[in-house]
Amino acid sequence: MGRKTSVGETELLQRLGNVFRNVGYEGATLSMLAEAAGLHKASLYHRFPGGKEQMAQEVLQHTANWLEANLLAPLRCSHVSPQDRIVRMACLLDEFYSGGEQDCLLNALSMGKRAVGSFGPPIKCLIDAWVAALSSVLREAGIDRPSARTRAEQAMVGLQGSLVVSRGLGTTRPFKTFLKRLPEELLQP
Amino acid sequence: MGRKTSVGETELLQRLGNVFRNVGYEGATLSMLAEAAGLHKASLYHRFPGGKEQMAQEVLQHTANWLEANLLAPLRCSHVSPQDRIVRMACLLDEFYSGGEQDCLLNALSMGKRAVGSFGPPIKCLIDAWVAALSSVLREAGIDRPSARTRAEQAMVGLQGSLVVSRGLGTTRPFKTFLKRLPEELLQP
DNA sequence: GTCTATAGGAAGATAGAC
DNA sequence: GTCTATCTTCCTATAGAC
Repeated sequence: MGRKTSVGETELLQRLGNVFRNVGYEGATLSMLAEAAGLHKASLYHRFPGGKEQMAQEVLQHTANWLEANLLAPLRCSHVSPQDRIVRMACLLDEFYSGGEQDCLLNALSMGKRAVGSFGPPIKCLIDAWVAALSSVLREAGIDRPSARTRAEQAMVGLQGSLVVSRGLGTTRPFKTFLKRLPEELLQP
Repeated sequence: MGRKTSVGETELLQRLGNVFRNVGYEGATLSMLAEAAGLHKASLYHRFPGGKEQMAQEVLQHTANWLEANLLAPLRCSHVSPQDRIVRMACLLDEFYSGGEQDCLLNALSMGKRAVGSFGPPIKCLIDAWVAALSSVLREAGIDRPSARTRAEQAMVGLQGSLVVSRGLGTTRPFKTFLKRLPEELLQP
């Protein structure tokens, strides 16, 4: 079957990312990745000479870029109230994780043999950036520095945990509950 | 190299479980499992004719049994105050997850192709049992039924999330923070 | 840049001696 | 019950035509 319709860089990385998110790094085979990309294996190697590891690295980088542009930058938008920015973030998270049905790439890629060496640094970098941006908003809202940092980290904990429990229970309710409570948990006096 | 020293049932399942916890189901190879078990591959197949999937299933069942006996049963021990039982649970969790350095089997096995069909039901069962037991203690402490259930579920969220974030950041601090705050979060008025 | 075809190796699983 | 040796299948990766 021909798959001549070449696909854009962004779309390609998103499709590969979905595979890694759903089955993890080791669980993702080149056949699955090629299928998802709408390309054949050899074509993937043309774009990613480094093979599966390079694919995961670029997916991770692309996700970090998306996060910075679509989540973190709006979080710093100072002409909107901190409250509104946080509510806005919750909406974007809901969309990004498909209402809790999609797993998190960070969780998926932080397990396995190459997790620590290859994916560890970019993953840590991404979490740190997120926590820093969120913490900054909370300080704008009048929360002291240590509390802001702790709460931002707890938001990451709630996000990751609610996704894990949602998958484990087979319902998105934990994720939905987390999102609903997020603003008040962060901004409580 | 000879590995004649046969190992007990419990010890064997614990060793296999550690492999699955650290690298997930797809990431765990029979070579790794055999190495961890102190046996050769063919010997593992003698004990587990169903192969890797049966190993994971039995590890899951064994973990559920351990959880029931060592965490859930003490949680129901009515001659100890609810507060003390929850503090006790936090101590046991700290030990079970090696202070946050060990990942959770549930998270590890709930990702991948066979996750939903094979491991999904026992995983859901295990989480449900945990939430039910914890919820029950909270009701004893005077918390109404809906709140008790929600808080118990949030404890699971915090547990899973703090383990994910701890691994992602390369520090056990999120897990430690979670354990420290667990009792007051659960028992707040 | 994408394809067909295939090399090379590792993974899961089995046979049969001891 | 454990071992050595082997089978088959699948996966990663490459070669080369178009």
